[in-house]
Amino acid sequence: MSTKPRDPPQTWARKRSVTRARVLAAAAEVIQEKGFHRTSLDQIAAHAGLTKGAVYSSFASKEELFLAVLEGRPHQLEPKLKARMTRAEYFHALGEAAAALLPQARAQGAFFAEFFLYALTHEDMRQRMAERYATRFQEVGTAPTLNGAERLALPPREMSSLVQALSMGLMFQHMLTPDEITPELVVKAFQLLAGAPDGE
Amino acid sequence: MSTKPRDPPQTWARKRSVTRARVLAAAAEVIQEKGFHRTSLDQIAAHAGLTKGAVYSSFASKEELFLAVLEGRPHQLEPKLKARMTRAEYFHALGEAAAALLPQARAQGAFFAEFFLYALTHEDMRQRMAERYATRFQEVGTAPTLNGAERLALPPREMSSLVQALSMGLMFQHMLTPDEITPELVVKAFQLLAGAPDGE
DNA sequence: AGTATCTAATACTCAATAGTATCGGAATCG
DNA sequence: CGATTCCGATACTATTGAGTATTAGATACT
Repeated sequence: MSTKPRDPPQTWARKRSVTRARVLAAAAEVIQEKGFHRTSLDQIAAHAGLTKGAVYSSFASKEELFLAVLEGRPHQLEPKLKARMTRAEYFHALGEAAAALLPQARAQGAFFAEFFLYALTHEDMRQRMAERYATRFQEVGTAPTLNGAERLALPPREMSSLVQALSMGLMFQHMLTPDEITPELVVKAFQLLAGAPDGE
Repeated sequence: MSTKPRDPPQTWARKRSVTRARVLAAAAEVIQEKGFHRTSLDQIAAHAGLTKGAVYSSFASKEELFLAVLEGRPHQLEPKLKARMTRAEYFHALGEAAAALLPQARAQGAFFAEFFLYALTHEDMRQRMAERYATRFQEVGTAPTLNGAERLALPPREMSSLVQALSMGLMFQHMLTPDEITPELVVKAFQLLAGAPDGE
């Protein structure tokens, strides 16, 4: 009976991943409220019902934890696509996707803000995020299901930059003045980007 | 030669304001590069060629200094207005004003990010900034010199929110991916907002 | 069962830094 | 000129918080 030397210890791995997940979730929550700098590892650990020891057994440093949290954030702005959408329909979907993010604006905004400050002094991180968005550039820009006949007002790459910038800007603005930025306005904004105010 | 009892001590006042200005300027510079949290008062003082004592003789706390720096920032996005502009001209001017801000994106972005994080836990500050932007809402929205006959695609208030959001978003996006956000693209973006791509 | 191994709690160290107390020196006024 | 007042430098305290060393307890392997 050969002792399988490569039999992965399943329970440990699970335990490990569970606490890792707990720490990550706790970190995400606390950071959303207070920001990364203002949050101590003790606070994060306590919020997870654990201690700093647990944090350091899962993450090498506070910075690592921060990056892991950032990485774990879902890609936002995922419009509901259908086959053969018209341009107007496509941008309407984009607008609705962006509007759906408004409730999370506070949380998202906190992370964006932290990230920007971090990227300010970490060129490698800036690039990583830039690449991450670049993926979406294509997706949004080429509008995969978009009826080939219709053309955008701008080249796909440029248009997707604008989409990105607009949704980010709307989120921040919503954070600042929640009442001014309504879901309807967001949808209208994207309609304007589409270049065809056909619905009035 | 009556000794004026209310003769204000000019030299002290000047001296005071000079060092205050030096500290403010130094703080602004350093914060732009590293962010507020990451900057110590010693660093700021040293950058101003002074010591912490000077800082505390001018500002009650680090927070006070931060707020003073924020308050001292110039209002951005000031389009060059002429009498009787067409809508297209007006939005073109807006676009150029926004494009002109791109070189400062890094600095501006740092302050925005810091501010948002601060506003996250300081409701009063959020309101103050919101009001500050509200002023611009009117200005931009009503487009004072805009030919009365032309109408915007959206009500002034909504439109100015979008203008605000878009310029902010473009700034952040430029910070992230400088090459994607060219001045020309910024101008085009505002043309789209205007709703009339007449020049194409 | 008994031993080896890994996780996470406890209890520290150590550096950074906001804020304070004190003092020296310059400008002001009588 | 002497006394006074205010600014700003120096030297200090106190606190916070990241990271480490150690250990107890749980889990797996034979």
